[in-house]
Amino acid sequence: MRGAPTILHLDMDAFYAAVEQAAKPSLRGKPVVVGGIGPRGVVATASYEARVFGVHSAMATGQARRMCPNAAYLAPRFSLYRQVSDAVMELLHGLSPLVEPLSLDEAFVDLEAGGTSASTQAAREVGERLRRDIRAATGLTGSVGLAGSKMLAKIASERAKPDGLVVIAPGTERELLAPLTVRTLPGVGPATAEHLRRVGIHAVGEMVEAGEDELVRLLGRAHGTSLHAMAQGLDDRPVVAERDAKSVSVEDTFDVDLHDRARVRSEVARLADRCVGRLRSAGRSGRTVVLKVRRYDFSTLTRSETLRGPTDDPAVIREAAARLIESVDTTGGVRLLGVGVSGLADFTQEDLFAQAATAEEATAEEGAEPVADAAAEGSGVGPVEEIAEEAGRRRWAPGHDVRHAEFGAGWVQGSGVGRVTVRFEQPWSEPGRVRTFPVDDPDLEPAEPLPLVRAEEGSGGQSSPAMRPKSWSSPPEPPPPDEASSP
DNA sequence: TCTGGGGTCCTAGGACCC
DNA sequence: TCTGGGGTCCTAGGACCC
Repeated sequence: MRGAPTILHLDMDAFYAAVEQAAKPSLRGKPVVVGGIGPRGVVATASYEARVFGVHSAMATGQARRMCPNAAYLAPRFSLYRQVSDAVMELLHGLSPLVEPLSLDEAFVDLEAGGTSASTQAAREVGERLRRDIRAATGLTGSVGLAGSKMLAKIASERAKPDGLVVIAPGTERELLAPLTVRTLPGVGPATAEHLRRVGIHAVGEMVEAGEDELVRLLGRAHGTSLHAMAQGLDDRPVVAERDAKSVSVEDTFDVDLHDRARVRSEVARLADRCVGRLRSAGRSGRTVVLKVRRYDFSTLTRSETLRGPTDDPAVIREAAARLIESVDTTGGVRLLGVGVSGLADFTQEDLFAQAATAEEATAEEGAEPVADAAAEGSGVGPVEEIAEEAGRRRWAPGHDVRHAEFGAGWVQGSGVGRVTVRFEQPWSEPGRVRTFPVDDPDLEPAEPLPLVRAEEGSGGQSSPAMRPKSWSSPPEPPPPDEASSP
């Protein structure tokens, strides 16, 4: 705990939906829902206008549609959100070297480590300036919490929402927490809350009264002790920058349950390749392969296998996943399949072999070659082809940007029965008009997202450089070769 | 039209070792 | 002729978070 509120928590307001509204003038002030738009999708973010109808994140999209049929339902565009997020994170790094991102739209900042003086006044000024800078650079609003610990900074930003700033003065934590529901504390989810409810504990203050021993008995050692401390406002967790990922995984929920065993096997192979693609692009390798299966009845199980050493070889990981699926009964149908890798390292077993072989080569010439061949075999092209194919299927996903030879930049409002409906507008334009085209109209093609804040012409406009990545700084005509354009 | 996708951390049992 | 005690690794599952 600190004597001054120098831990800052930033939480962008309805982030994905707000980015879409910034990009699409016709959606401003209207209900917008971003999330899975398929039959089994869930809501990732609802704009405040949609929340009025009871729509919230993690709700089934189907249910959201019933509650709010007039909202715009958009598939998420993570690469765009990441670009906006990068611009925001850059502003945070301007405040302190100690920035801990929690997701694309949330982060802790240790202001003390950045040299802000340890006073409420100084912290408040930094927070308000940050909010202005975020708005100038991105056009979006974020809420800021300031307190002497992570937990309270986060509670403060929650209370500040939307578009506000709240300071919790050190010393007031206990009284502030006591009347709040136990769900306020980080780490108390539905299951823990139910455990506590059954013994008559509803408020944070009642957790303190129950005592540490009782909480440990109820919730286990680690959880019990940490929650007993949190309930009193005691939280010494430091802000930690840059943590290396400990696992990488990919999963797919199918629109319709899979029954065909051969199809299950081929999907597992696809997922293994996609997982390796992610692993490799992170420059990592892993030792434990994990297969996840969710059955028709939503029961979920995992099977794992630990290899002798870390690998990023698609064939090795595909084969491990294939062995694992053979031990799972899938009669009745499969709703979801996933493949993950943990036990990550920055090198592979093959590297070690190669290293050993090279060392050996230096003294004797035999031995190195077969190992080198085996390593080269791993560099298959499978994942790349699949990514391109996937992009092709989603060419006219709702919400995605397009360009028409005659009408210019717009976005897909909807598609179906051989037609695609496009609204022609840009982030800085008036709300635009809608036109409909055949899905195979040669004049229409997918396009890169436009910047939310227009770079000013001439006089060296001052929008953040992070908001103008290479693909935006000049007219985006030639798409980068690795992006999907028409086949 | 019930329930995504990507993570983290903890627990508990069995194997194995000293 | 009734049992030890840890420590570590692996596996499986569960809770939680955004």
